[in-house]
Amino acid sequence: MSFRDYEMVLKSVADPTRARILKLLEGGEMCVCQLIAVIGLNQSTISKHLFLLKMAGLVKERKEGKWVHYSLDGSNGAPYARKMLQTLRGWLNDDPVVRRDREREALARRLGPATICERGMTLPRGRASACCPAPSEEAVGTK
Amino acid sequence: MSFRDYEMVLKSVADPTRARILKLLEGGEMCVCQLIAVIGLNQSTISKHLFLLKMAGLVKERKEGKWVHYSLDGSNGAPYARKMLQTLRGWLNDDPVVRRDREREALARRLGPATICERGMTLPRGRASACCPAPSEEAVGTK
DNA sequence: TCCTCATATGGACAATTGACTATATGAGAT
DNA sequence: ATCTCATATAGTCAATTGTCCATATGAGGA
Repeated sequence: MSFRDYEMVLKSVADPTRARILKLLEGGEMCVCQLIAVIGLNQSTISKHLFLLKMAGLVKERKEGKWVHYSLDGSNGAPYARKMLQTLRGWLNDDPVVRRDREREALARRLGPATICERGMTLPRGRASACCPAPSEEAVGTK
Repeated sequence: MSFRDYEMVLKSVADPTRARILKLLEGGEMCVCQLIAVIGLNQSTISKHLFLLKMAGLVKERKEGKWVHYSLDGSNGAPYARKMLQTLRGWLNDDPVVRRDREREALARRLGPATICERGMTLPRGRASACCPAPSEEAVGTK
């Protein structure tokens, strides 16, 4: 619990993609496929980021059937992680990227893992906001 | 004041060398030559780290004669920096590297910039602890 | 058992980073 | 004005990092 842990935690949170993942998980646990759909990066990329976050004690996983759900950890054994998660909650909330992610997060949560996986881990095109005229099918390369 | 600043601040503090510099500055402002002497890395390396720390709003400089003194900043305009400096104060205090730096810091402060620069920005060899039989001259490559 | 599919892991590659050497800058002293 | 010396900047290079493509793993359902 010193420089090694410090570096792992801080380098983990310092990366923008990993910070986005953490901000998403503030809303509660998410399946890997949901994270992929929201962030829009390659599956293996997300998987590797999750691995690093787990190593740093920032997230934990829960396996359920063929899905793996990740959530924020920050258990007592990892003081740096704990503190950074707490701090991060108050940060970046008005950042445009985080806001956009939040909209897509809401959509991803509504759809659930099953639907998202059927869609090849993408989200429907339309606006994530407001009500719900069942978004029409228009897959898109979010690359 | 969003992802850009966030990334600058967090990547700055995440680097071990820069963290060491910040921990040293917790003891009060230091001249660049003192930092070089304590850390033991190349002059230009330290200079660049200080530049990054300054950009992130973590440190500020004060020029006095031919020396430049750096100190912790964390002014109000830089909330991320401010918070991280505050947090860092409680961290790493029992890390062996930081402890060793602290001993050398004490020595560097006692000697002062003038003496250290005369010595080519190195510290005398001996133990940094205890009293003071005027350390005998034994320059050494701390590389 | 075998197939499917969600996730993890291995490998490659470009971009970033941190260290060093060499040189530029700019304030004090001569 | 010139010289000195503390610090900053430019340039180079190896190491690390983030991404992708390809493949392995391993649980559920057939």
